[in-house]
Amino acid sequence: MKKLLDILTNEVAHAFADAGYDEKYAKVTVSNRPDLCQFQCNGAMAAVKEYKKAPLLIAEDVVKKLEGSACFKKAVAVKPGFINLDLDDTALKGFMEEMSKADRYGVGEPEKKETIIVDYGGPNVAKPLHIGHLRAAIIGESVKRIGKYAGHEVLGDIHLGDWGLQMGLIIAYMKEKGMDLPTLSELEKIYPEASARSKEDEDFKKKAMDITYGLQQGDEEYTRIWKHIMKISVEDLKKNYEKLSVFFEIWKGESDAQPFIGPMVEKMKADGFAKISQGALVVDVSEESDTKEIPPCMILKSDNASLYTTTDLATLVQRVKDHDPDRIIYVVDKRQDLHFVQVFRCAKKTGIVKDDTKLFFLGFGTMNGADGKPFKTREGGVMRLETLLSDVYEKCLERMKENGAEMSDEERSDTAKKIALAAIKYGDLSNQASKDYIFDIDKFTSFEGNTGPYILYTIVRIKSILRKYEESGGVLSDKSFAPPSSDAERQLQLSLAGYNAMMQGAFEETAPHRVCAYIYEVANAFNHFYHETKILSEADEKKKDSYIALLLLTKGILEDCIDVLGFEAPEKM
RNA sequence: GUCUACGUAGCUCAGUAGGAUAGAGCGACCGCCUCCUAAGCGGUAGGUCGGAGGUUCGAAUCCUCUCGUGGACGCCA
Repeated sequence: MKKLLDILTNEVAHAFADAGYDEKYAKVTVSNRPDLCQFQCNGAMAAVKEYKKAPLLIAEDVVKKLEGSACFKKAVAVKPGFINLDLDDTALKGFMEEMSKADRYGVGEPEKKETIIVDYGGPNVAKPLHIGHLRAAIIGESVKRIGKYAGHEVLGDIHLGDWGLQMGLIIAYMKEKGMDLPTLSELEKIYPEASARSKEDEDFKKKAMDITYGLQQGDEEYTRIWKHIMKISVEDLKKNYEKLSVFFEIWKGESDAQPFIGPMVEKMKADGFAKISQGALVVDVSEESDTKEIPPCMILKSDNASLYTTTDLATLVQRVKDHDPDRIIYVVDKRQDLHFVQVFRCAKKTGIVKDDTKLFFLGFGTMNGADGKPFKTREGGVMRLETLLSDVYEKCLERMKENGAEMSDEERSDTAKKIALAAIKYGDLSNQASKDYIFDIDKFTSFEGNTGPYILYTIVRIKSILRKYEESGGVLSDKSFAPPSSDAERQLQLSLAGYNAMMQGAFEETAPHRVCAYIYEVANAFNHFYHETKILSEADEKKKDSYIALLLLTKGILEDCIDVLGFEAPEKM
């Protein structure tokens, strides 16, 4: 289905051509002065240079050619050279009807279907999820769902941190304490203690590094312990991610990439890319145009052990072999920017990925507390994800008991979970991913204004009306639209009409926050309409049918949007 | 030190092919529940878009300089 702005631009382009001007100036955008018009075209002003003519005259020429257009109710040329446009109400009605019937409300299939891997998560086994993992999970899941909704084959990969020095540290610590196979809660205590030990005790660190190397060489004893740790950790991770409505298609980790390291390194050497520098094996990835020196990409340390970079490259080898992706999106803390610049360059240079494979780094900002400093609990520690979830959940329950709808305890508990998740996810996703953001529990649980619960509340209102309509004998199918009969209704329809363009933009820009901004606009438009319009008591049946059709479309779009953001709406709240 | 990102209302943030009067939410103040959920709706107040130059008919947006803040900078991940 075409985008409304494209249809309008096309119409105006004909007018430009008819008036003797180049069509490239015909771009129509949503008006930034809604008090004056719905849409605008600024091309007449841009065309001044080429035609050496006053912009207003050009605009007037174009407007003359638009007379009698079925698209526009109004087309006027004003002051410097703006062309102000209002859409014809019948055309708007037609667009609503087409949207209602279209696949995914007009988003449809992409020109070229891509295979995309989204790498997010990256939790370490043996460490509980904490709020540092929250952003990757929330943003990554949404990016993945947006891609799927846009019609692509998208796979989420958790890319477990299940290899490397951290495993050596844990096993070294266990050996020292004479432990064998630990339980989950024991495991959670081991890592922080082992990590602290390695900072003050050189011998311990050395031992951990030896064990790491041993594990990489396939030592039986270490492998046995490692497998056990993997098993209990992965079970726990699955459980916790599920609570966040985060699901991975691929549960591979750094360890799975290990078999690819040897051949990869040999090929790099054979092809002449990898060279010894200061005792380590590196690939030079600097480019002429660099404004600063990019350090070489280190493949093997001087002790021959592999490292982070090696594993990431080998993972690419594996992904190309398994899925042949067109695009890989990394959702990772933005502080790792330089690392990924090196990895991407190295992968292209050495031919691990094709030149046209898109490697995209979506670096997200740090999550700070209300004081603007890195988020800490009151005690100064790192907050566990479970703690955060249950805190927000409790607040939601409280709120619902105060002034929520009547429901059973079980339903209330379920509903509070949905609201809590919406509050947390919307609070995160409505900010641009790349920026640091303030994680303020009080703000997230206040539920007023531009929040997840506001969006849910809007959907719940619509559901409630539709439920009442059906209860009184109404039938939801076969409702047809009428042209809008009020400004509020028109405004809502216009907001809905921007849906497919918005979703496509959110995919292309890898920008979930665009979806948030959009549903906030739609929810506002709906609530305004709701307050001005008696829906169920409307006497004119045609009008009432059209209202129901509009409600269904609004609900469908809002629900698809929050699904893409990774949460869902309850029946009541 | 080098590179990089950011600086918009008291607070948290939107705002890219450069466009008309810079927008929301929170907080403050004023209204609206005999009516489909008031987690809502309407309204008022609050800004030299960090600062200075420049390009342009026109700049929060592009360029240069400057101040401030965060981050990264080869054997951690």
